[in-house]
Amino acid sequence: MQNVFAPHDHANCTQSALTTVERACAERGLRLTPIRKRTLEILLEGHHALGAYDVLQKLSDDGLADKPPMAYRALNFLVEHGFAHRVERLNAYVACAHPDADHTPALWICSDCHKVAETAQAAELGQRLGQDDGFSINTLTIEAEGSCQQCRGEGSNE
Amino acid sequence: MQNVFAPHDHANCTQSALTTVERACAERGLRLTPIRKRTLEILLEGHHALGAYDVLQKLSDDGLADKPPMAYRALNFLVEHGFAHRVERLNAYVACAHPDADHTPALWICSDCHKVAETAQAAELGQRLGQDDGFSINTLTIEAEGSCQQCRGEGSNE
DNA sequence: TCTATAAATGTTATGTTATAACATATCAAT
DNA sequence: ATTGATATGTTATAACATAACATTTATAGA
Repeated sequence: MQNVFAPHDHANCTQSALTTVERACAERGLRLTPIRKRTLEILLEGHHALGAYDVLQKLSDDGLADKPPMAYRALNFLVEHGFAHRVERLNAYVACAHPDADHTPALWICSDCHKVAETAQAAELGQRLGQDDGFSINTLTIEAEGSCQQCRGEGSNE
Repeated sequence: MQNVFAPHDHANCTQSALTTVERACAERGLRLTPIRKRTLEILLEGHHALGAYDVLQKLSDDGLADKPPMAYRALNFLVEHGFAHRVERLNAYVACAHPDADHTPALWICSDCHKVAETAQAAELGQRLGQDDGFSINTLTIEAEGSCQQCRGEGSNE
């Protein structure tokens, strides 16, 4: 787990994710248009999951988009290419913590600080679970809600 | 996996689930009211996930309920007590395949026949995933979307 | 049996999340 | 420049979910 719950240099964390995504887009011929890039930046502002309408509000503040489909398209683009994840339990979206790797993430939702972390080792595990029964997995969702170490240790963590 | 994808005696499957739930309610002092019981029966009709409004339509056909909160309350009751599961990826609900055991299910959603199966061995696995990082799990969601053996073998499976 | 109180249901209204469908604009390759 | 693909702009509505409050029903204790 890149421990997003713990204190860290978030400016660096944001910048490196952004750079990685920019490079990935260049390599794969994807267009990181202003709406898409800003949407990613918005998600990167914190390690919190944001609803599509939260994102839309911010895009609207910036004069970039003001109707639901615009936000959903940008979010879907990011999710499709692994630059963000959809949190099914929250109907919300979170920036990917390591957008360079092809991965099936497990998401860790702290119900105290509301940050969302991710781990990457989930895929093989799903395969193991399903293979006995001949189920062929296309996509796997693993999401845990609970409390992070920081929130249990301290009073809270934001 | 109680393999709900494979052909099976569904009348028996339904009846035994219903009986188990009735007994569990009696034991735990829960009231399986007409709306709740009918909601469970509706979910048990097939191994498909139904949206709250699908359930509501059927309850309405039976003259039992005709407004969204009624369906949601019945579904929430069933989910709370482990008699049904919410499928987060589908915003839908499925009857529990073995409502007697306390379990964290993994759900298997076949995108061909749309049936949803479940396995029960998911909890420990989540604990293992999280423990390295000190994350304390309250609830765990594991859902796989893919294709079941039956659908891959035959043309389709319903 | 009455009654209080808790649980469940009934009802209105609205909030929240998401997409279909179609028009227009921009990009990128020839 | 033309064209075809991609992205954005726009309207309208579909789909999912709950807050808040009124009424009814069940149940346990006096």
